[in-house]
Amino acid sequence: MISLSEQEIIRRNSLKRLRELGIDPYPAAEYPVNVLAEEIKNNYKADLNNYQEVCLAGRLMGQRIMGKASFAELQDSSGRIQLYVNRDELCPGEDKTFYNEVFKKLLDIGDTIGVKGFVFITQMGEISVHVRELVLLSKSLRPLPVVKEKDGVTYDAYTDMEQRYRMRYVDLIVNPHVKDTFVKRTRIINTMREMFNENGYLEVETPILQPIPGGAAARPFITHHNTLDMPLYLRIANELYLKRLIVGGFDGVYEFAKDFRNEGMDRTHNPEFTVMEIYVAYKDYKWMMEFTEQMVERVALALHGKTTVQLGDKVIDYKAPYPRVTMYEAIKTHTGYDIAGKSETELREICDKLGIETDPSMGKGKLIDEIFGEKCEAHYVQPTFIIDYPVEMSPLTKKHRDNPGLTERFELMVNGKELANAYSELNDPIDQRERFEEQLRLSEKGDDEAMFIDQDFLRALEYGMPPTSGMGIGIDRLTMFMTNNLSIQDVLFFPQMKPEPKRQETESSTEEFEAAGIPAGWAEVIKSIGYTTLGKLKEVDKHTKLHQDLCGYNKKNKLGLTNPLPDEVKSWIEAAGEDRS
RNA sequence: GACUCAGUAGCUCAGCUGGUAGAGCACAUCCCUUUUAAGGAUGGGGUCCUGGGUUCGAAUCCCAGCUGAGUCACCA
Repeated sequence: MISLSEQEIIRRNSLKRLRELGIDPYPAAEYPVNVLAEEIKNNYKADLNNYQEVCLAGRLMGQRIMGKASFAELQDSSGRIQLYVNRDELCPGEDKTFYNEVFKKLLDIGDTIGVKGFVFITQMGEISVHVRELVLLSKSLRPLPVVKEKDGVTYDAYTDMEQRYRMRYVDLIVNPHVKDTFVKRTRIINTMREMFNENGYLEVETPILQPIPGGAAARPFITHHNTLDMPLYLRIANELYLKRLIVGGFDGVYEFAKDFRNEGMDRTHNPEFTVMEIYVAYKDYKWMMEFTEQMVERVALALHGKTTVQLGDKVIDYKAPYPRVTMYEAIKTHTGYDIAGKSETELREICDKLGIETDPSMGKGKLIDEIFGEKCEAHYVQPTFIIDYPVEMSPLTKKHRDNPGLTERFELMVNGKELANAYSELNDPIDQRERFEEQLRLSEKGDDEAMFIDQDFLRALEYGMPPTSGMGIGIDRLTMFMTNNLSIQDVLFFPQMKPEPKRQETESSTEEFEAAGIPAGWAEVIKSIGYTTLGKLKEVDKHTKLHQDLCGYNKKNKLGLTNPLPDEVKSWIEAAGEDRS
């Protein structure tokens, strides 16, 4: 048995009592809800006398019991509304049990109830539901954290991050702003989907289990397919599959995809995360920049009705268009070095001068990436496109039309972080093969993140892929930016956590104690005072102390058991030590 | 992976230089009987994260571990 807190025991007793009264605490029938709390509060007008036949359901979140009349708080999916409950209306006859016992005593905060009645305004001026009929729809057996709030000040807020993430359902019940974040997250996705569909692009699904984890540079999760007896990887990206579909003749395809990367976890990284990738044929990265800024602006408008969004202590303005800054310009602006045409050795020297650590496995691309990451990234708080990345760090990107050392790539930077990443896609199969081989060389040099070679993808390119631009955007990060959350865990319902430590170690059952000759009643007592297993019991040195503890517990808790003799206790300890297996 | 901080009642937290474990809310009983986080009174509730150590005595001091948060590193 798991030991229950006092409040849990009281609730279980209430449950039992409800059943005795003939009330099903978990009824099956549909409950005919016809309105939400928020709707009433927004639209009720006393002079219109509307909402006179309402039926709503939700969680009981507070009771102010005053005697023959009470007030309560009902919380449904839209918010809270006050209930007015009157004894003689709930119980019109002589029998006042339903009000006096069921409503006042057997209902608890957290129970799901349904009410029918009419809307009115109390003397205190609050829109409330005058309850004519009340039913229990689901009994709650655990006490909720009670959060109170007045004039925007929250009291006793439920703030323990570990518990909030582990028990998101509780978090969602008591912290309304959490729910709001997730509603906004879905609205972001819907807004994007709407825009893509308006453009005639096709939403598709591609494999999550991949034989070769391609399309990005990251350590994958690996699993095993039993029937095929082969390893499979959870995708780190879906890029190569979406491009195959462009080869297949679709003009535009997109996917909201869960990707998986077996790397560190922190405030901005979760092992599984959501990315939207879109590929459009006959477009280039310049077109994609316009498309992206319009999309982001549209998302901001859909969420906030304006383009400015608070983020920490900053205000980000998502109004399009965004500045285009080449990577070389960015580095020149923020370090003073012009790195155009510099060799690997020269770049390494520049890194040294800038105080950036390097190691021999780093190629040109990685070195430039380091300089940008260390010295430039953080400066781009307002949305900015960083464009024209060096070819070494962009193995899937078409070479720049004017400068073969660069690629046609952009990243959208917001608040000093990468939000989106896009290219004119590399569709020259021979160039692509060479780039993969270069990655392979990097990997042999020690870069464990260089890309794998996907032969089938190369074959697809050899059939010919139209010129295409593709873009990927981190949905979690976008949601963080758009909802003013600084941690990815706040925009994921169920962020990855370490397993919860086992709270209850294995206990010997009462039967096992009985087998050792200990009466069941005393076995419970012995377990209650900490000797939860026979193994622990046999370690007891002084049987006289145990004897006293047992008798003391019996007395204190008024169990009414007949106290054992000290020698009996001694024999129990000895019996516990015998091996009966 | 390194460092810093934290873990005490269902929730939020106090607990000093080591000496009987505290408050508010929640819960229970009673009183009141149209209230707005909190009407009044009384009461119950604890593996002080775990395991060692020091000590006559540890929530408190020391060591190790677990979990979480933060900073950095690694990494998109």
